[in-house]
Amino acid sequence: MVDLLSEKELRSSIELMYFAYRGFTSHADKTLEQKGLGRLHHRVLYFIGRNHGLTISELLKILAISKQALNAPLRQLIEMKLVEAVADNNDRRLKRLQLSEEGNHLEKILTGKQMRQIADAFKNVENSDIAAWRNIMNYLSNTNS
Amino acid sequence: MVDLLSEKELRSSIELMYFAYRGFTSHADKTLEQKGLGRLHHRVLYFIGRNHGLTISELLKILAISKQALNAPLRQLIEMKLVEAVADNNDRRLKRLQLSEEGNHLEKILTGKQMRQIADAFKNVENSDIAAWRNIMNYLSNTNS
DNA sequence: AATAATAAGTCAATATGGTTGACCTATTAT
DNA sequence: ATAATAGGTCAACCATATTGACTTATTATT
Repeated sequence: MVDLLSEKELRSSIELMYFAYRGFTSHADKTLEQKGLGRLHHRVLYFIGRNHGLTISELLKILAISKQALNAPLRQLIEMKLVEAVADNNDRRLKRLQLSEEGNHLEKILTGKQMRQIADAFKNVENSDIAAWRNIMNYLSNTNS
Repeated sequence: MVDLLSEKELRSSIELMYFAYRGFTSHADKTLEQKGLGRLHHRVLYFIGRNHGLTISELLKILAISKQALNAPLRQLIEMKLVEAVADNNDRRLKRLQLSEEGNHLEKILTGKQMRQIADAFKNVENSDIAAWRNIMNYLSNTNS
């Protein structure tokens, strides 16, 4: 029986993280490049799409970047009419962010590539394996500390 | 039964990739920062450690960056006596890279943190789940196209 | 009504991690 | 002698991030 916690096995797992992430982002990166956009634009589109009406500071918390780092890309997305910012009705200091129809369309293209990659990987394995993958990834997500 | 290939499930998997990778790199980043080094230094140390005696161009191929991007960090590591470059005996144009004792030590500290993260995640699941995780990650690694 | 707090926007300076292009040396192969 | 290969380096550029300092608009507090 193979020791799955040996240094060799753990090192190969580290490499899998590195190469899988690289493979995972490379497709969308190409589409973004054609539009003159970067990965951060994608993440912004993604999280706004996922959570319509979220505020700037909520978005900052999710992305874990400074507001200065967000400022330029977000402004650009708004200028390109991919994202709309609407003042909250109750508290007009808050800006509620949402995707325009066009923004929604682009986000679907970008995320669609990644969804297809994941779906392809999932197609080849059992449902229980998918649950196992998710379980481990979830564990790794919570080691930000 | 849950449809594991639904848009919602695939989107949550995309987020797992993003957050897991972030959690995975954050620990080592802190140690690197204290030494005035970056993630690329770590990757260089890692791949030299993994493959003692590999050449510059082999390293470039693995990292998939330009030689100009590698130049400064590698020179720095050599100046810090963490990495040694020795001309190949048969073809003295080739430089064989290897870690010094000190470089090996630092690499073990950096990678050790990531190994512990992975080991912790693996400890909580069955061996078959680890194999499943590895299988899926391996599939995602090969979608660089 | 005055003041403090909050949400957001923006300028500047700086750092890291990349890119491409151009050109160099040393060594080996033809 | 010449061409090819491996590597090194300068310069200009770009993306993505940081911290600090400051502004405006709006809401909450006293």
